[in-house]
Amino acid sequence: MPKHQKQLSADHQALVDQGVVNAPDSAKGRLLQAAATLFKEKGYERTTVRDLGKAVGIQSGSLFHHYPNKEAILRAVMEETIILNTELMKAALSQNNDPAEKVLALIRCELESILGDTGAAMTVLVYEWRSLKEESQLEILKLRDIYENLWISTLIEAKESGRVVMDPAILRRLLTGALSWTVNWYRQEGNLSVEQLAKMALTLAIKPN
Amino acid sequence: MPKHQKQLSADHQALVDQGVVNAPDSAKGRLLQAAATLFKEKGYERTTVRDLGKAVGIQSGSLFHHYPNKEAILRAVMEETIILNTELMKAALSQNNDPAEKVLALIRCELESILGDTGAAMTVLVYEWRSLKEESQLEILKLRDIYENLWISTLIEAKESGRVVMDPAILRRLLTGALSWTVNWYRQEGNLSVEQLAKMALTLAIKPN
DNA sequence: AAGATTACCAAGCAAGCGCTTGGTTTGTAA
DNA sequence: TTACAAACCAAGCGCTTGCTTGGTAATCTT
Repeated sequence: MPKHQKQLSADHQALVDQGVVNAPDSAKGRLLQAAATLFKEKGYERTTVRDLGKAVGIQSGSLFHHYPNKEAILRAVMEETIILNTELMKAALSQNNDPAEKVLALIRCELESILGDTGAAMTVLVYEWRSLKEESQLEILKLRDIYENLWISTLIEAKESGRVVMDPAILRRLLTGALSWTVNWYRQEGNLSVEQLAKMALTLAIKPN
Repeated sequence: MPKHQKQLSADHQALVDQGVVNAPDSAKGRLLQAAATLFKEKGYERTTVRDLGKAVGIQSGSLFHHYPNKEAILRAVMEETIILNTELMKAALSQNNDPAEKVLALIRCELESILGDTGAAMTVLVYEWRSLKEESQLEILKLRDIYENLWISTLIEAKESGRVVMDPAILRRLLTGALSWTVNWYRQEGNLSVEQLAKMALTLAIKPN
């Protein structure tokens, strides 16, 4: 048990123990983190396997011992982040009962994913979709469907309780755009906290009580 | 004056006459339209100059008679679409006086840009920013600032009239994301009109009166 | 300690990339 | 008709790309 390593959340650690995602301090985990950062900064296409190798301190050819090809690295980045964030959302939902509170929990959760440690991977998930071959897209889509169902069912609840007016499917899509776009302008070091931003986003979606 | 050509809006035609943008039926104009379509579908990096040549029916090398390099084509796509849409927004604003109506006019205008004929170019403007070299980014940024100022000043007006609660800068950013994301899900052939969608987006931003 | 497996390096190949070159065709105007 | 420039073609150059290969070092298992 290494000492100087960043503490994982309980949910994250559980996924590592189950072998569903790679530990962030493993060889593969560090590769995926580096890949996510590079893919976000320069885009998937502009990032070469030589860039990736250099980022983790190995030769470019050695990457293909871990993954069969470059696209598989992109796919792994996406898969891991969506699996992780689905778990985090489930956990956040289970801690709230009021429909409006649940919506806020989802917004907060998604913002923290986008603006926090997994932000690079989340950005890649949103912006590099086209670079996946169709087969991979279908696989990731299955995972996204699970994630989106959490959103939709929560928004339906909120609508039934009268706090939401708009059609849940359309509201979710508008929110998806509004939240994912924050990666292009929000800066942690500014004087707007993620929590404040989450509450502002909530006012877009929910009627004042 | 060719006969069988799609009629341009008066604002668009004026820009062509001034030489600010290329006529859509000129050689350069058709190249830019094809480039926008390909860049949107496959991404800038995955689109080769051979793809571009084939799309307009010339050899790839002949492209460089019109533009000095591939990046200049991307830049031209972005410049033309933002200049055009800035004009369209100005025209839309001049036809409305009520602050809430002005906000709706901007939303409608942006949605029509994103979902209509210039949609490919607008998408490229949003998603291919990283592929511009820094010098080009700064040039385009000047044009974007003009465009964004129309939005911000209109939202400030709306806030002063009491119809908007949120900080205009943040509201604009959330709206930018929500509206630009529509390109990923909205389909014209569905049973939701752009006008309906615009009104829904308006309810996100504006308090019921 | 022995053996097996995993992780890696050094070198380089085949293909595709943006772009250049030298020359030919097409359009325009006197 | 002639002159000239703009538009284009055919060919290919130099470079970078993702990936492969054959071998070596490190790590794990028993």
